[in-house]
Amino acid sequence: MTIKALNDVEIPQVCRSCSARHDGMCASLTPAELGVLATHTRHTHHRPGEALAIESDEITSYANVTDGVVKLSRVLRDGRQQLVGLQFAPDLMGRLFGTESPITAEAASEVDLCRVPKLVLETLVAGSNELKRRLLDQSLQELDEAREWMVTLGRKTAAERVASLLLLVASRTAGGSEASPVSFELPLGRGDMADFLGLTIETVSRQISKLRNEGLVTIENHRHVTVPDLAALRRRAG
Amino acid sequence: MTIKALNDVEIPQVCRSCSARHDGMCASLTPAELGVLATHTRHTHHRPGEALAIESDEITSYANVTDGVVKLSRVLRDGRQQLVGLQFAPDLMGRLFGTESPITAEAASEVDLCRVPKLVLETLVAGSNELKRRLLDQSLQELDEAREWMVTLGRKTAAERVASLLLLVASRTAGGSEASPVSFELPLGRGDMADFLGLTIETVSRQISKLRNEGLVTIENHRHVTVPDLAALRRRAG
DNA sequence: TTCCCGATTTGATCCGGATCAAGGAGTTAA
DNA sequence: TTAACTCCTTGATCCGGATCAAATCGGGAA
Repeated sequence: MTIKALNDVEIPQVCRSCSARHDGMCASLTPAELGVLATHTRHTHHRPGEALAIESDEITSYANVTDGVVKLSRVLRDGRQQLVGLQFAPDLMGRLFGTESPITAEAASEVDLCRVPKLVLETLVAGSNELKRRLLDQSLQELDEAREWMVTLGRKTAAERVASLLLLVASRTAGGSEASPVSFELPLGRGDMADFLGLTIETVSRQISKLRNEGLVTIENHRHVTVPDLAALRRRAG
Repeated sequence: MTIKALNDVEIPQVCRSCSARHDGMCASLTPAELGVLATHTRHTHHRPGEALAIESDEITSYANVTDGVVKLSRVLRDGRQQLVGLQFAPDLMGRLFGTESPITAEAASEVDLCRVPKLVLETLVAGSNELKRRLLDQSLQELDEAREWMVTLGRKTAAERVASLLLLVASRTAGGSEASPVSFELPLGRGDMADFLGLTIETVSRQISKLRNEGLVTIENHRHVTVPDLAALRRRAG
């Protein structure tokens, strides 16, 4: 038996190649805790556009995003919609200790979730200082990102907003690497981009064309983006 | 010795009438913990406009807002500014466990703070489950508010934004009461309102005049606001 | 392959809020 | 008292992004 095998001996099979296990919430758990957790989880797959949680619905479970991208949104009574965040693997979805979801969550791409019943996770959180600390860190991180985005929505021009979104997706999907060129797949269509940026579809499309003409990005099939110079795009993002 | 005296026997004098003690962070502490904390705190007063923390400065302490209102903001390189939040008593200011402040904090009104050295609070947090839980709750609350405001910035008209801000201030300063009429003092001038709403001073001023003409609010001395019908204002806020 | 249909791009025009400009109204200092 | 200042309001004009309206692209089904 190798040392690796010894270390892994109690790690549940389904967790071994999971991103949450390595970089997410589950990295804060002992093998024993992970074993308990794994007996309660349920893995689900979702198609783009599928609703995962509806605003003001009762919360009955949390879920780790193990693959794909989830859109978080709110709508006004008359239908105007605003995306308020994106969640990538291995983020934890769900308002901790909340009783009803303050927002709607929807699959942006093909999404895999690892769902945990509400009470199971809350019990685990109560018993683990390290987990509590990690979840506090994640929520503070999300708060920083939300405030950053408030600047984008309140004070940036249309072109700067689009550039900001491309940078956001690049940083979350093209592995934190800062080296140019990067290339990645957009998880959002033009309509969702517009709803995230507080713009219309037409304006998003025009500004993407403009960034393309300025040589800041190359785009194939509307979704595949290449950024030759990240620093230049960052300057363009305000 | 009365029962009240018995209960209060270990409560530090300065904490007895403090809002943080009753509704804020300190309500989660035992008298003993509070006693330790109080030996490390320093009370400071600040004039409107005074900087309390600067973006990317090192964090050396946290502070409970014990009176007044604090503006949180970010600025772009070219000077465009966006307020990203307001803190009222008894909120705790400061990015927990962060090493540098992600935002700038500035006194909006006359402000009283109760400052705690970074390490003292972090030690206390590490040792208190209840405190950790309360701070997690506060940060989740702030996250919800930030996302709510993203909707305001991304999708509402100028008049709706102004109405939203009046409602926000009303709910935080006129004591959670839902009964109309309410009346309160605006802690922000027109310029700060504009920076919070992603508008210009002139537009804020015009929209306030419009709301006044519609009979939704009455305003004296530019700062003192009376809302005869909260529900009507809420409808106007989108 | 061809047809179909939703997504995207592009063009023309419109309008809400920005910008530029002027005029109160309250406050502090001399 | 006036002068100088800051803050707010109101008016006139401009412009960035919304809206309305066609093309055009791309992917899936037969």
